[in-house]
Amino acid sequence: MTATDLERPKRRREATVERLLDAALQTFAEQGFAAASVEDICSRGGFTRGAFYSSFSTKDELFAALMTREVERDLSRVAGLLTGLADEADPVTAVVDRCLGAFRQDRTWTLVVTEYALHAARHPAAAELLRRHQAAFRGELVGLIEGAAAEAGVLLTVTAEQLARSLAALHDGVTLHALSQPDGADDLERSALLLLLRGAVRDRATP
Amino acid sequence: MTATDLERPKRRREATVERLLDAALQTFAEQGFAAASVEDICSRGGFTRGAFYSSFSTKDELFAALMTREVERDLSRVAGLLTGLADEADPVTAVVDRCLGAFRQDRTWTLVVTEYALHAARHPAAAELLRRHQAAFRGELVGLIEGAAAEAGVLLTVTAEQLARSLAALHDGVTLHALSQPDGADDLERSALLLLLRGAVRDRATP
DNA sequence: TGTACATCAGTGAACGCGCGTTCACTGATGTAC
DNA sequence: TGTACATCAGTGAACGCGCGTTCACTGATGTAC
Repeated sequence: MTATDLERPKRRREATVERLLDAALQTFAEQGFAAASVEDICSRGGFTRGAFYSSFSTKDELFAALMTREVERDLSRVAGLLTGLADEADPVTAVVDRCLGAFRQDRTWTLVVTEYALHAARHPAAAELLRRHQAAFRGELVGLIEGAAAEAGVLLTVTAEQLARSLAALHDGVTLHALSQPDGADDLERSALLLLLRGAVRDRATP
Repeated sequence: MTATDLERPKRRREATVERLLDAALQTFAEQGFAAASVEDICSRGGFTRGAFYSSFSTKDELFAALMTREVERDLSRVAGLLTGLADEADPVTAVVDRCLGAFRQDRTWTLVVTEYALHAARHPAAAELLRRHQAAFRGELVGLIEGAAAEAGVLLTVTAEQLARSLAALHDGVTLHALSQPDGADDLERSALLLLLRGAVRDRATP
């Protein structure tokens, strides 16, 4: 009995879970976690409620599974940003533009991740997952900042850690504002991030 | 019949509304808008549900009324920040410190206002109220920035409007992060705001 | 290949609970004379 | 000041709906021989 044999029976179930998670993402974005009913999610995915409960034991568990999946996707995207920075003439601007490209304003995702942040404020287990995500994300960002700073021969006025936290907070704040003021949100984010970076860089240097 | 006579019969009702709004603020913070039941809110305020429905016609209306009240309090606080800046040696830092003092990390408020931002993304009428709030708030901030810049003889690298938007977004992002990482959030916000301002100020000048 | 059996993903009816909202009412406060 | 009436804030029982969750079942897929 090979590994593929072992997995085959699971395949269909996994596909079902994926479809349910896709449906949940959209439904939570449209209605919010508490207001979205299990029935809404299932019918969007083309299932009945029974299918849901044969893969998840509660609605809360579904939310956690959704976040876990999306967070992993997120992290693999950041990791990709680190590659090939050496070739860039202006690494600071290049990084900002890459980040904006990778984390383009995504209304659906903003709605869901923000709701999860609120959810986490009330559910310790969710908070734990969120903190892990943020820490991993920040870790990538710190590496990225230190790499870029060293490469560009630039000195920072704060630690890379502080800068990473500030950048992450700024990003989240801008995307939150973009929910009610979508016009020019990308431009705003770009200029705001550059402002922050300009403030964090000590001009002279260039060794 | 004097104006006070006209108002007197309303007095008690107004007090009830205030108590219900206070209770709603706490309850929404603890449980979220959708999860908080009308019964939870009323019993926290010391009323039965009937009292609620003789002052509000739906739970949604209560949320709007709560935001309207809090937003007005908020705005009057910003207005206070504008006074007496002339005496300050370092107006930029002074403004940051005043803002941090006035809008200290307030978990309850962060939870509720963030939830309202999500709510507004799904309810046009709520979005309208939120936009009005943000516009008024930003207006005050722009005035504050322009005043401080002129006074300090400092030139900005972006418009005061852009800077105000960035500062507001940064503030919201930091308070949101503070929900899951409360340690040192005030320090983080202070240093992040200063970074942003440092990036926005052209050094030379002093006319 | 064919048959008998086992597994398991997904169905859909049922349950019971708690919610938002309504409404007929009560008791306190205010008004008229 | 006293009495009769009107107003109105708040009560609490009732209603009906939709929700999360359960469970006995079905039909398709996989396994053994």
